[in-house]
Amino acid sequence: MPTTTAPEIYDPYRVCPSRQLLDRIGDRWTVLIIGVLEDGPQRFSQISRRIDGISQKMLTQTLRSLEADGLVTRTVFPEVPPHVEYELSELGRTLLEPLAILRAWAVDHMDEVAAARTAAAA
Amino acid sequence: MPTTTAPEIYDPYRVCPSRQLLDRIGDRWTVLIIGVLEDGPQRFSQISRRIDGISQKMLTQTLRSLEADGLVTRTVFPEVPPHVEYELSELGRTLLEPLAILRAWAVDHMDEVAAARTAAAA
DNA sequence: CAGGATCCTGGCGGATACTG
DNA sequence: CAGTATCCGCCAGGATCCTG
Repeated sequence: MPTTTAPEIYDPYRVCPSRQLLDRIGDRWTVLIIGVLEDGPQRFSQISRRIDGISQKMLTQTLRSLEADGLVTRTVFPEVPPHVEYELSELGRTLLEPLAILRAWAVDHMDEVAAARTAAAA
Repeated sequence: MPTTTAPEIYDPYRVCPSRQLLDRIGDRWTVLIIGVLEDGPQRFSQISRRIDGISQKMLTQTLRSLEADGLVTRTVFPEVPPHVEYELSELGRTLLEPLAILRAWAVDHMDEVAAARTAAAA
């Protein structure tokens, strides 16, 4: 292909890293888990109990992803019965403020969204 | 039920409005579309051409949702052939900054995430 | 207690064809 | 041009059972 310089094409998978971030935080559980871990290190079962409706599978899976992304650290205490703690990494904590800002937007504007929604339904 | 005061249970569907927001922006297309509309009003086919890989179905569906949420306005010009323009509403524009902050986080930190990921893969 | 392994289903989203 | 309608594959994610 010659340099047709097609200017502003946004491929969702090649577009900026933000797509990957949105994939991360867009799923149902990531942000909830980060929210729980904001209170400090937590054990698997603690997190599980504090997030209503999450399955072990999803908790495990999401924690593994968060760990792989370097956002959460996993510490195993060599005890029996097993004792594992999850904690926000330094990198993970840098994400707290952007999320707080997003949450603030939601709190500030979701009533307008709700109003628009019911108006649209009419 | 007596007041057992179960303290910190996060139900993803009843938890703060942020869950709804995350559902919105978590899908594949919403943020891309908002990004395109950031440049001003656009026609259906313009948006379509600027977002690689989106189907008419998803473009229509996402635009309808954005419209129902009051984030985007839809203007039909009574012409033939049809001419429809989509534009960010005032409410929609208030979302730009939070998204920009998120994008900034991604740009600043996604290389660390990528590094953590490849390290985890090893 | 922390999770691995399996099975199974809903619905997200793509492809295609048709219309005002 | 800007959609609607329909069919369908795929896999995220829940339920369940099992183990170190």
